[in-house]
Amino acid sequence: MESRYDHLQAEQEIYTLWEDAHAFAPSSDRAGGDTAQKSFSIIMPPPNANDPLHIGHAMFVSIEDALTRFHRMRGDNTVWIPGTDHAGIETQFVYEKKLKKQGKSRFDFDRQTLFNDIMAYVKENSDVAVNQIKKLGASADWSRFTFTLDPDVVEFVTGTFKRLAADNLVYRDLQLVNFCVNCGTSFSELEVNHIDQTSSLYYVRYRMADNPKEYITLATTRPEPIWADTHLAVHPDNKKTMHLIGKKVLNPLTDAEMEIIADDFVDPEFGTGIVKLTPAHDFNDFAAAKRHNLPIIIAVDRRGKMTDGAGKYAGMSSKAAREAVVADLQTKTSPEYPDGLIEKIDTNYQNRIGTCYRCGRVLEPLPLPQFFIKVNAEKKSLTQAALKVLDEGKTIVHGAGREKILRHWLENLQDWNISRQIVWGIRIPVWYEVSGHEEKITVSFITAQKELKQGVLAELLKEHSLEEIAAGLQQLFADNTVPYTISVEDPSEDQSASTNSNIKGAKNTNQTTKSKKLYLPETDTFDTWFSSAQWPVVTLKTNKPDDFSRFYPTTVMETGYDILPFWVMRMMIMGIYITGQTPFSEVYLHGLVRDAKGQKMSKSKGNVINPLEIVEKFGADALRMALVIRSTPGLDKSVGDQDFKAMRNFSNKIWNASRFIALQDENPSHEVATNQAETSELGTGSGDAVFMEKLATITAEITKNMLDRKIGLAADTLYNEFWHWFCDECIEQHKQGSISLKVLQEGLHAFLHMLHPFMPFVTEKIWQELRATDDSLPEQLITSSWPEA
RNA sequence: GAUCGAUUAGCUCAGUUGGUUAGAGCGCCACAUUGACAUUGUGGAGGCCAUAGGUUCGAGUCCUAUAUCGAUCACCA
Repeated sequence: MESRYDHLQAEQEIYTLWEDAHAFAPSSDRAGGDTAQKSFSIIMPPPNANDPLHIGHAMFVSIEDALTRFHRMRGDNTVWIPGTDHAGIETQFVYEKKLKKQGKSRFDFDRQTLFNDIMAYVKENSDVAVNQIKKLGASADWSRFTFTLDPDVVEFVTGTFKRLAADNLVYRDLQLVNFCVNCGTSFSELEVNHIDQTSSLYYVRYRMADNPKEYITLATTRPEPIWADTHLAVHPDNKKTMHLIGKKVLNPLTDAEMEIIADDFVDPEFGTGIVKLTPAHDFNDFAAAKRHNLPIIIAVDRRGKMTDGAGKYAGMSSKAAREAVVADLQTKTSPEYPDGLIEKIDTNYQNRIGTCYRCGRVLEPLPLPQFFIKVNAEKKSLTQAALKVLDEGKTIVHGAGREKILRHWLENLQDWNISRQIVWGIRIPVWYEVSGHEEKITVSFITAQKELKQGVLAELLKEHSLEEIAAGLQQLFADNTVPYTISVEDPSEDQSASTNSNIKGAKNTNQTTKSKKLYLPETDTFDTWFSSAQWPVVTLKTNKPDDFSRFYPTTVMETGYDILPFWVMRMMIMGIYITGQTPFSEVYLHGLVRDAKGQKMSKSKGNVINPLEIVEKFGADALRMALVIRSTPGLDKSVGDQDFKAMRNFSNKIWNASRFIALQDENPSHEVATNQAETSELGTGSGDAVFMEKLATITAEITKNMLDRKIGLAADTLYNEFWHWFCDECIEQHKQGSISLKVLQEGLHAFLHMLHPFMPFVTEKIWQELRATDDSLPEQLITSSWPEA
């Protein structure tokens, strides 16, 4: 053995050794595997398919691999299933940036072409993440690798949608949703980023209809859609304003009459106690409008421009329209209000506003017909079922009080908008009936001459055939009233062929047809989380035939606490819905990885750690150990070069202690071999007995910590006991002659086993070295047995 | 406003069901070192465990309140 451990050389060699031995496969897959044994399973959180590795990936690999290796050594039928995620909006966003550099945009393509292009792009990059995860030493079973757009995954996910629809747990409705005019899609409530900002609060005068010389004043942050407002509201019990109920005022812009209604959502204390209702663009107003059956007039379109009804403001952006509207109101004067209809502007008004988590722009609440999952149906409440699983302890959460946060989410969850107006994803398997509804469907499509056309279908059909439109279809919006059929294939076509034979990932949509079309397809795709939510079920149902019965519910779901509501909660909801059982017995939530000073990592701060550089410089073992040691579920972990260096030194310490012991064995003439203890039987000398007893205590402690998922503590204990007890005390005592070589070897073997889950490369490399002179040892450390306490 | 965390050495953090003199890494000081390891060894300095109460034979650990920091949710035009 060399005097220094060379991680660069060893890591490559050792990983290949494991792969060649199929060491990552569950024992039930191997010949003679006992399927009756206890199983242990982890589903890897699938990284974005074309995302390069970041430190968060290294964190989950370190923890999940430690657990996987521990249970594998314990003799459990162990599997860790890897995969990658198509990451709908993220990936499309990245791809669109790329298009922009080429002077193009998503509007230059029909949806099928764009989908195929993105697929090719992702395929090109998708091996990157996988190979990087391998460099970290992940003992995941790559033969079970799954991609979220694999044909069988798509089939499964669309199947779940059909089942939800059959159970009346999915519906299409016109609802106000958060829409990003830049990204061109709506989001669910979870994806909205609320940020504090300073904005202007405009106090606008509304003239009384019966006497325009009198007016009332109310405050608004959004004057630009005033032209579309038809009603004001006051609180029914507010003494100051109750006399206004039923009265009429004039719209400041259009002079149309507006009625003042009563609704108790109005806060009498805020502003003047009077609020204007803009049902199409405010969540409270939308709800009020539904209660009072008010018209919903859309003032802002999906591009963020004023709609045609805005007259002179039509086509203006919100910001430009706001300035124009305010200017116009200020010039609308009379003797009673010489400064116009704006009483004052508070430019230092603090409020919170919803922004796009992806691009950061202000989201526009828009009424759109979308598909929703009913999460709290009376008879089949998905959220209640998840809460029950928590109550019964069938899923336990490790992570600093985060179970309470999960419960809070489950108790307050709203129906889940799963429609996304993007191409990159699984198309919602729905077709809209065209005949008789041409006026209620708007489409955009690319003509055979590569021209973009958009408009109401009825108009477009005058110049284009439905076949042409279908072939070049880019996006379709159907009114809430248009009937639809849930089906992957065009329901108007002959379906004599076996139903699902054509669902093949990339080409699952928009088949061009020969026969007369009666339907056009939905162009929206599922929220990525809708498929992710089914991940533990999907990965086990689409791989080996017995996987589901063997490994479901999975043992541990390990992921970052930041995606607790997005992913963990939804996996519980969907997993329980599909299978009737929780998808995982335990949730282990790791924290954010921060820099050495405890600062959040960000590109702008320049403190981002690239895990591959650390692997190169200090070794994967050092990186893993630094991330795991003394880490606590649910709390953030800070690391820096000093930590990686310390753990690199530790791996070298392990190497050298092993080397010393190996040298004693090879070299019995060495002076220390002449000591007395050497001649005694294993563990019978007094020093030996103390040693063995302490070793047993440590082993029991580590084992318990691992089972209790206190892996940060287990790693810390191992570090201290190995270095400061085994090396500093025991090896020195051996040199003094009070501990025999035999027990020292025994101790080394135990430590190598226990260190292996954390530092797999150096321990396996040493094992192979030891085995070179002692072939009675098990062939590989990775598949050998965890020491008995 | 509500909820959930955190507060321990100069810095970053562990501390298992309450149980002797509270630990690690990094940093600091002194010394050592040709035979496992300088990616080292030995020794050392450094802590009212945020504050105030309480429970207990005993509290860093359990309870209550306060303060500070952080996260999340709700926010009203």
